[in-house]
Amino acid sequence: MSERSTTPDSDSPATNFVRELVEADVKAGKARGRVGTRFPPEPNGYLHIGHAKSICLNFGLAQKFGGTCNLRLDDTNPLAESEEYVRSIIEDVHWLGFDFGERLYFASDYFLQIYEWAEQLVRQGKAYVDDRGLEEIRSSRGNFYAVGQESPYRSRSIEENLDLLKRMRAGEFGDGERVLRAKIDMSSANQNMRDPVMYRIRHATHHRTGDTWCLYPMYDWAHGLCDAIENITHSVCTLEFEDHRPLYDWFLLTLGIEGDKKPQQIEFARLNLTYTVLSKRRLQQLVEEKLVSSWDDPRMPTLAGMRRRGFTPESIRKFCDQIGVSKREGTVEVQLLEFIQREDLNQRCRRAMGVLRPLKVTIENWPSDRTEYVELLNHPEYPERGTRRVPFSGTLFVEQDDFREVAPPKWYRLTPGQEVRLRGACLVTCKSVRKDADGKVVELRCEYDPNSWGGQAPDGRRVKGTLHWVSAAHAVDAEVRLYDRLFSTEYPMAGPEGTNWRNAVNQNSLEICPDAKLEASLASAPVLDRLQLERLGYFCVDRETTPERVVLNRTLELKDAWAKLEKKLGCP
RNA sequence: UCCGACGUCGUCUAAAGGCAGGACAAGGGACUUUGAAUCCCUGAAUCAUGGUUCGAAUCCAUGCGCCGGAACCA
Repeated sequence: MSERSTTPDSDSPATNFVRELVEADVKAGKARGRVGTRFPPEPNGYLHIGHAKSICLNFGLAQKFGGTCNLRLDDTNPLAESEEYVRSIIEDVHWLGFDFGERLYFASDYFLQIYEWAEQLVRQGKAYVDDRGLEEIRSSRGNFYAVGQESPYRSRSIEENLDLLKRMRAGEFGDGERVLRAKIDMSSANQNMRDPVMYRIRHATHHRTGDTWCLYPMYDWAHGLCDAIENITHSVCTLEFEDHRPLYDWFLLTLGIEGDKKPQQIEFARLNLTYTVLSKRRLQQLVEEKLVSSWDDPRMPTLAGMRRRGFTPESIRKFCDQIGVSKREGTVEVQLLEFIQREDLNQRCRRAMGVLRPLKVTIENWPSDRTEYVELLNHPEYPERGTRRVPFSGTLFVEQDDFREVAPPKWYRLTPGQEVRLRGACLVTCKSVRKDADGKVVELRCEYDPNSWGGQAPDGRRVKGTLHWVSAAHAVDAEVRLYDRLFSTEYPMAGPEGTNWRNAVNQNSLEICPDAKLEASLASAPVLDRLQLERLGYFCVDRETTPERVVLNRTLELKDAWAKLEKKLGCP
């Protein structure tokens, strides 16, 4: 009978309480079974992974029940909002993979209708103009423990209220001189019901309506009305609006919008992620205070940042499916996000070789003018994705990290006298080391086994280490940017009293390798192209790439069993 | 001191009165021309107390804990 999915062992997402509520409404025939949702961001910042959760929920609901999901820009506060943000929001929703077709709306499109409803409320004796200033109104609202006091203007006549409201709209009053308030209950335990402000006066230019209005509706006043105008059936929002639901309902019901016409507000727990902050305000501070380079800095949890970092929209959606939707506030470990990205990138990305911090290797018994080509699989699990020819010569670069003059236990890589495999090419042994005046190793002198071409030991001897390499003469110069978590603590906002969250910013979240060397096939990789550099991680071509120099962002490292082992051996 | 929510492995999430399951993380092993991937294994939870019931994570009561709420922000 029930269609609840139980324990999905596939990637089919489990159901959630919102979906179940909607499903019950559909079955009960509410709104004749139609489902309408919306994603309503305020254009005052870039969208982040937390918004992705909401986008997936809302668009997912529409998809699941054959309904529609609108993108609505909630632009009721001209002081905070801008067109740049509108542009980025539209781009990011599209990139995430959701199509809202023609259903792109703006709260500001409804300003006239909302105003007319305000007049209706005044005529019903349910709203009044308060002449007092912000401080007076605030202090008369009471607090958690004390009820509020009624405004002396609360009992004005309907005629006077109507006149005043019209004059407010006409611009007769200055900012903050008067507000329109709903007449509800100053003694309500829910402070949202203590005659909330509906309209404030702001002589400000709106990015869409210009100077048409000097009256701007508050969120509580506008939101439910916008939902009603758009025939939203289920208005999904985050938990902090739970206390606002009685007000949401009051406005609608008082205006006579009820039954199937009245949208239902449902609240769910917003996303929190470890090692991350997810609040537009904090993200904006990171940008403004130059703690990151921009809203799309690859360390940012914004969709723009994650896109530039190399994350795929598919795997962000998958992440949103996997974390579920509930009313329990919690914090998802960022490792889950990383796991899902790696899982996706592993399947998707072609392999290539590149060296981040080059160390010169000379193969002494290799003829100096000889170049061979090795044919390497583009993807080890999918031979059908083809191969590429990679040039090999007697002067190579390997990773500085792959050489230790004194080898620790279990070291399978280069160290004097130890044989290693150069991926796809041959077995080599380090014979000697050259150092500069400071004692820094600047070159490895090696010999290769001519019978090992291809990388196979001729006598079946075990060679455990396999290293990536790039032929010096054929290498492409690149700058590679290595990113780490933006914050060095799991809960950046949870420091002891008085701690500044900015102190939790990871000072080493960006490391630049300016002299990286890539295999020749990467010379003309397009911006946003993703690939795996074997043994190093997943990378994405940055938009700052020029014809002279490739710039790569490291999306994520590969899992590193050696780093783990070394750590374990190093600190017992 | 008020109002509204929420308490299930370390984390997220299932179980709608009937076997507490999955994923990530952690630990161990196999395999390996990426110390990757893949495969196998292990440990790990119902906030507490009382009640209802043949049977409670689930219903009831009380307590405790945690989150949100006192913008002319959203």
